[in-house]
Amino acid sequence: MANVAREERWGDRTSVEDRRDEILRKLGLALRDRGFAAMKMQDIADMLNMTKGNLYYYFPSKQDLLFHGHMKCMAISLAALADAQQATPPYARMLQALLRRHIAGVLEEANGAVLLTDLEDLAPAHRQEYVALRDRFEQGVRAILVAGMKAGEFRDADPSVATLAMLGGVNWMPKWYRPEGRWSPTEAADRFAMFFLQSVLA
Amino acid sequence: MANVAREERWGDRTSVEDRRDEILRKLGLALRDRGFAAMKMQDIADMLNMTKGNLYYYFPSKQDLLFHGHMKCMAISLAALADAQQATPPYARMLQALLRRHIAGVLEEANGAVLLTDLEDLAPAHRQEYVALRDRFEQGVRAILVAGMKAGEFRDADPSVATLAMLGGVNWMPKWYRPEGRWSPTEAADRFAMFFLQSVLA
DNA sequence: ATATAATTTGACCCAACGGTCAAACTGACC
DNA sequence: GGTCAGTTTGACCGTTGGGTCAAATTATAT
Repeated sequence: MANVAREERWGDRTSVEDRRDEILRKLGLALRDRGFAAMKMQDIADMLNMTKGNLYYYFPSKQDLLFHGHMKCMAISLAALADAQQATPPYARMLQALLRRHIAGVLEEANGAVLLTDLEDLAPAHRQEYVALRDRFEQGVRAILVAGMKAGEFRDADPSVATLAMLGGVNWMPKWYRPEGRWSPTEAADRFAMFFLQSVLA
Repeated sequence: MANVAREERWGDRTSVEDRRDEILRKLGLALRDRGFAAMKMQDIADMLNMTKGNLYYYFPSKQDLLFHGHMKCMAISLAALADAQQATPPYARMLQALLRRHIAGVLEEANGAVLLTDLEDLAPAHRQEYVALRDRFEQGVRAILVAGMKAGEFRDADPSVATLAMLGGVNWMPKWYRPEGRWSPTEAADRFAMFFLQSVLA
């Protein structure tokens, strides 16, 4: 009985890193439904069939847990940005690909739900580090928009407004998105990336 | 000294209702920077130069406070929707006017910040009531979009996607908007309403 | 087998926070 | 100046939940 439960909750993963990832995934899952502050360490532990004390073996604090959740999600978006920046025009294709991966990253594995969390819940140092990355991502998107406008691919609009509007719409998605709903993560990513793209097309 | 402080914090308002509104406004202001769960009743009281006990004289609980904040914000948006529904085409004008007032409502007086709050923080009955209104608003926006598409004013797009994308972008605004920034609330409302409108124009 | 390291447990601590309340204060009206 | 309703105070309570830790258990290496 003990080994059955163990098998079920562990699968065949072994390394500490993998375990951390699994915890982060469950955190995202939980964050879909409840705010971070409302989320108790005990809840997260329960969800993973582990004890609270054991959870603290993997993450030193609740804030740290949140921070790593943020970073995991951000890494996906930044990787997508890096790829987009290496691609060649048309900018429409670049933007669409970037948005698709960004949205999918936000929705997939539920990690994106941490976006909704107030940055104030992070330790100052962590917040600073995260915000820096977030700004870099936004800058990257804005740069593509500007380039696309100059190239005449995109309609003229205030790049700040366009960036904030689009990325805001994406950031809000975890709030209403349910994986069991009508769209799979990639399907939703496709549809919304397309919509956002067309919303700036000339 | 006592009367000076009193004068400063009261101004010339007298009725309980006014005091409640003021509390709600400050709550919104505070919610701009911190999550609701992270927001302590003591903080809100401090911000209003009142004691925690006194705060409970006006609102029976923290949840109730949040609920009324939500409702106040929603009332503005619903009023804008009602007006829009009574207006006559072109739909572009209807949508733009609706979005302008909706956005302004969300940004003005800071009440919109409650949008970021997880609905889970509301008592179930309150949540139900709020969600019903929220759905009505979304339906209204979608209906205008659909009508505008049929009339050929708006480009063809999935109305659900368009609605979620636009309103999501609006809902996210309180997260980054700062009244001391480059846009006044109405200015931001103008710019973003225009952007969203053009993003669906045929 | 056995020693050693990695992991897990659950009882425990304690500060923080939502909420209560009796008593005090204020001002208006007679 | 008395009285009464409306308002404010601040001390107080109970629970909740983040975090700790020594001891127990389980893997790994020899």
